[in-house]
Amino acid sequence: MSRLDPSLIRHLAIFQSLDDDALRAILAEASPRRVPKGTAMFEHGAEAHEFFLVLDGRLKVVKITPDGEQVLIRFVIPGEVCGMAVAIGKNTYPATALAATESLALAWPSAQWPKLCEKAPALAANAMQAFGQRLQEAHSRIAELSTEEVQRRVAHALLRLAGQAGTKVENGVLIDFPVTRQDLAEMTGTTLHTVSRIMSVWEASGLIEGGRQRLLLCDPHKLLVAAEGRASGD
Amino acid sequence: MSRLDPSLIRHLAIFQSLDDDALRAILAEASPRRVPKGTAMFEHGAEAHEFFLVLDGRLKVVKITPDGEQVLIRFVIPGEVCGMAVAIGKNTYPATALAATESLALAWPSAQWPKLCEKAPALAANAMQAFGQRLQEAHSRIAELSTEEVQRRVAHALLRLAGQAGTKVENGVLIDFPVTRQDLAEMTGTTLHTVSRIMSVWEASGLIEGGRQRLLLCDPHKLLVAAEGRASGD
DNA sequence: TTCGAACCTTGCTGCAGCACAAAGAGGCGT
DNA sequence: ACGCCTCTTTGTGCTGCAGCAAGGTTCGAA
Repeated sequence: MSRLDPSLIRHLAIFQSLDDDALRAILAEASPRRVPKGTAMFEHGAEAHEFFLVLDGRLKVVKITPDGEQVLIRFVIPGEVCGMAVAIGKNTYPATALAATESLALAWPSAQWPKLCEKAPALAANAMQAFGQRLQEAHSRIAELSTEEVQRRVAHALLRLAGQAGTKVENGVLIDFPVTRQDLAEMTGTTLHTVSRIMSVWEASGLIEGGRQRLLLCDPHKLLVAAEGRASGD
Repeated sequence: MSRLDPSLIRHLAIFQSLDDDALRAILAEASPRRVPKGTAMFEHGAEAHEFFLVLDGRLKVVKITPDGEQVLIRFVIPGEVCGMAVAIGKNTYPATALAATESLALAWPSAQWPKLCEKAPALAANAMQAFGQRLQEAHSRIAELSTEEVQRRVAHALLRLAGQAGTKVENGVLIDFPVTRQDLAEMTGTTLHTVSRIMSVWEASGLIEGGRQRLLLCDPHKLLVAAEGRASGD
């Protein structure tokens, strides 16, 4: 059995205030998991036998509506947990997690969650904070979907992505994993066509760059302003 | 100082698995709070000195967008906690809570939260479940806002309200606190006008009843079906 | 190198739902 | 009991966005 080192996870938000003993105990129950690009780590409705911590890569969490439409809930970045159905008292996963790029994660049996929390109460508190943040974010999205126009929503989605998962490079912020127009459409409640149109305009005005599977926001602030003050560059 | 009795709160979800000693300790720190109709229990952005448990009445949680529009996040019903900024690591309230009807609540100093959790670990677990549920619900709303038409969203909002806060009466489910068209509009991301129009049609078809400040869903199932299969009765 | 599969772009058309406007109805305070 | 005020109803044009359709581009596999 592979020994994993506490230093691997000590700095992560969810494990703040835990001592090395606790970390070791936690790691002892974990099994590493490789998720090839495009495959699911867990699926909507399946029994939630495990919960996960992403170490590397990007996961796309999608929910499928009763009429078959997909909605992109969020991207999971390294250091975040997901699939925590057990923590919220469910025994099936409420959504599907797909690897946007090849990803690496740790998996724990769901049954371990209460035990780990008992051993390390700070874990519960940290998890609650994480949930709280997600809840805030969800509420923000609800507010956006309710009141804002499409292009502003797309701008916000891009900025949020950049903030969470972007890398700062010399000429802007880079999102260097595959985010398709379809993904953006699913995040903002619109269609791929409309997203494409909007982004073409922005690309023409030099606000963003690169089309294919990576994306460069040249000037995040300007992007937001452009979105506020209507479509094109005026 | 008023002695509050554990039986008052023992049955509530958030206090499940707590013994009477714990409940008494918790109650010892609580102060009752009356909130007259229309006034705020706490406000967006204010310092979160307290968190609350609603005992009676209904609270409306609203978020105000940067451009001044209101979005109705949820109604709080008796037995639910709110204003738990402290639990998610914030020191200001992320939204405003208004009394939809005269309400009664218990208030605790925010600083008590970690202490109470320490004394009664189940409290943390229960709170997390509550957060999880809200998160699920928020995601459902995001999915609805993203993919469904207005009337279906309104129907869903009504059904959700009925499920959470309705009373079953002989001829349907009654929502007996003031829910204005404006509220529904703010819940579904549309305008008061559109809601009014939609509900007029439903009222004409006998699916709902009562306009003013209470609402009777005559046949919840039919309502949903009607919303699925397009506007009018066909 | 060629083929195929995703993925992206873009013009056109129609319609759902928003803005604006103005009047009607029930509740509450005095 | 009266009148004010808030909530609601309903009509009419306009517009942002989705749906459709057709063509282009990039990447990966054979």
